[in-house]
This record gives sequence, structure tokens and C-alpha cells, in this order.
Amino acid sequence: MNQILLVEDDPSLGESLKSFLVKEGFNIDWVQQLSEARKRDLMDYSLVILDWMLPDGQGIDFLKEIKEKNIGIPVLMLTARVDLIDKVLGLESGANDYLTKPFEPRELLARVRVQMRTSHKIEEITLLEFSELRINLERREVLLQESAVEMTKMEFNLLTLLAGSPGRAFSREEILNKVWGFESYPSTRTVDTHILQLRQKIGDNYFQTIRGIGYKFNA
Amino acid sequence: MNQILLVEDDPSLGESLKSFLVKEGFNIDWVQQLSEARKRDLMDYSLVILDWMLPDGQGIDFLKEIKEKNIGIPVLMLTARVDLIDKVLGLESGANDYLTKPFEPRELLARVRVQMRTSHKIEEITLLEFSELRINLERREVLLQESAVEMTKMEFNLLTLLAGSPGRAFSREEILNKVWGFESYPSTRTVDTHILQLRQKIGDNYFQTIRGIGYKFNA
DNA sequence: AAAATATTGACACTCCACTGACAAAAAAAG
DNA sequence: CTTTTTTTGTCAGTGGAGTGTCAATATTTT
Repeated sequence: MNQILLVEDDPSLGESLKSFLVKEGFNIDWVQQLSEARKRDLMDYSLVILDWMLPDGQGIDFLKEIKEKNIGIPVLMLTARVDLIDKVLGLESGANDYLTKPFEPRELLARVRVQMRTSHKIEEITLLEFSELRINLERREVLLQESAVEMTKMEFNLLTLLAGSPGRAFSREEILNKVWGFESYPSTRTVDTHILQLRQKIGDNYFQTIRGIGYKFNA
Repeated sequence: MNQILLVEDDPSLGESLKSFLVKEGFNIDWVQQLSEARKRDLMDYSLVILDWMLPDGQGIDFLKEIKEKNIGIPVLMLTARVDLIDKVLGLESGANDYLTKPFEPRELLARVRVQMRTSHKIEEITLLEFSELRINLERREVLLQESAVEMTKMEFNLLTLLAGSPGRAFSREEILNKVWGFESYPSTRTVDTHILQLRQKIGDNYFQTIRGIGYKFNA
């Protein structure tokens, strides 16, 4: 789990950063546009390195999207500007760290390691366990009474969102935002269908309908 | 909850940092020596701001001690040196962030907030508690004397509006605007009906009629 | 290409938000 | 105090919104 999503439009900087970090043992997925970055499933990464200015939008907008999803993935922002305002704005928007260009690769490396280190602590919660149900976030596996249950991508993401906060009520909109993301807007009925799938796979009891709102997971 | 241990030997810098952070709502415990800092119980704090050089030892030594204890408290290092080596060394030794003097107070503030945010999740007000009644906004649950009371969507919304400001009088129009929204305009009698439902479910005492106006919630 | 998955739309069914009517209570008027 | 007027309490019936379900279509993956 040392996968990093690098969002940087400058080809030469991106290339050198990638090769530098790869040498240090990280797995780098380098994209040059926000539109590309939005297609990625953030669950697959343990850190996002995000440029401030990008051809198709502000990096800070993407940052806000990430933080609203509340996945807990750390974000390290890069900027060419020396403006303190930008710096503060970035950090207050939820960035975990900030680096001003030009910077030394070794400082970047150090700060990357800090983020990996601190986020790894949160990653300790890779198991959600209930009476008959066990969800392994790291392996993306679901066990029902010791036997594996196959889950599709959306099913698994939906399940972990709900099961990650048992008892908490989720509105359909919140679910769409956090599981599907901002760029795709399926109808709210899509949520129902996937809930149906989950109910069929692991039983009705876990999922409680909250009429007019959405659903909640009961342990 | 927002207690910060500031370890800084320079009197003028320490004083100005302390007053600045106090103004921002933090509780600052400022010590000028490592020996003083070591006497403190780190459990009492949610962040340590640590100078690199101190009269009775290196700040980085204290940093290592903290990290070896594995308490999980974040540390923000300060240094007068511009040496990249120091920076990297500090971060690799377990510091969560790093600032090189001179720095802007606002940048310090932003980085402090980042640390506070990631370490201590600020608990949101999701509970309304009264003598026999507990309302959990997150779970959308209502407990009356420890036993759950089923609520429909409108009932729950109405209850939380009134119970959110106990003693405050709400006119029917205000209630309609805030619970039902602007687009739908049911008659004001609808409010009465829902108040009736609530009275039947959790007792008459909580809801007081204000003739000619509307209702208020009494704790 | 085929297979797996995601999404939409349709239908039936349930439930509850809302209305309207009347009773009861309070306030105002006489 | 009595009567009239206004406001609120109460309840049952109904229409419509919300949901479960499944099949059909679109999309992605293999």
C-alpha cells in the first residue's frame, strides 16, 4: 500500500517526480489533468500529490471534493506561487501538507514519508467485524459466516461506507457523493438497486430503510 | 482539547507566538527549557510545537523521546536553520510538520490547525439531550427513557427544529419554511397535526402552544 | 466478441403527509 | 355571565410520494 496519485500538468516536473519517487519504492500513478484524476478510485491510493494549478481546473477544487468524501486519504499540495494566502487557503481547505516550488526532492520525500506514516495509523482499521459478517478493507473481502461473498466494486464501496459508521443514517445524496463521487450523477434509484443486491447477498437485517431519507447499517 | 505545549527558548518569539495562538482560541502552555517540557504529561496536550535548538539540549532529541513513547501526539518543529538536511532529519525523526524561521504567523496557524484536525476530530453536535429524551441527529434516533421511539421524516425534522432551540417560540410560517422548505406550501394545519403526533409519541409536556403564533419546545 | 457490472425504467405496494370536518378551548364581544 | 368569534385539538380518509423488486438497457471489463 504505497500507491501515490500524482496530479501534475508540467510534463518535465511530473516525469522527474515520478522517477524520483519510484526509485524510493513508491508506486506512482501520474495524471496530468483533473478530469483524469477524478476517474480514479481514491480508495486505491494512500496519498495524493496535487498541483495547485491545472489546465482544466483548480487543484484546490479537487482537494475539497476529496475532503468532502471523507475517505481519510492525505493530500499534499504543490504550488508555484509564493503567496501565503494560497498556502493558508490550501491548508484550511483540508490539505495535510504544502510545498512551494521550487522544492528539493528530498524535502518532498520526507514530507511524503510523514504522510504515509501518519495515514498508516488510520489504515490499521482495515477490519470491520460484526456478528456473522467480516469486512476486510485491505483485501476487499467480505466473509459471511466464514464463507466468502463476492462483491462488485460499487457494492463493496457502498457496504464499507455504511458499515464504517454503524447506526448512522445516510441520505441518498450523501451516499451518491461519497460512493459515486461528484462527476457522475446516477439517479437515486441506483442506490436502491445496490442496497437490494447487498440485502440479497448478506441478508436483510443489516440494512435499515429510513423512509424519506436513505439507509443505515445496523450491527 | 486544544491544549498546545510550546517549547521555545527565545522570550520574544515565545511570547508573541503564545499571544497569537491564544487569540485564535488555543490553550498555550509555554516552556523555555527541555527540562521543563519533560516534566509535562503529554497526554494533556493535543499538539507540541518544538524549537530545534534549546539551551539545555536539542529539540530533536525530545522529539525522538516523544515518538518512542508512541503516544500519537503530533509534533510541529521550528528551526532557524535553513539547512535542508535539518528539515529532512526532523521529518524523518517523526515530526509531523516543519517550519523554518522566519515564518508568517498565519502559516503557523494553518499548520497547527491541520495537526489539530487530523489528530483530534472535532466532535460535531449530533446529540440533543433532555431529562428523559435523547435525540441523535446522526442516527436519526429518538430515545424516550432508553427506549426507541419511531419517528417519520417530518416528525423528526420538526422535533429537531424545535428541540434545537428550547424555549424559543416558532411561528407556523417559520416552521413551514424551515421544515418543509420553500417550494412546498401545505396549510398551517399540517403543522398542528404533526405536533399532535409528537405529543402522542413523547408526551404533552415538551410542546407548548403559543396561541396565535405557533409552538415552542420546553426542556 | 462475450461476460460482468452498472444504471434506468416500470410496476406494484406500502405508508405517511396532508386535508377537511368537527369538537374543544380560549379569547373577544356583548 | 353569556354569546360570538377565533384558534387549536383531534381523527379518519385519501392521494401521492417513496421504496422493493425485477427486467431491460447501457456501460465497462475481460
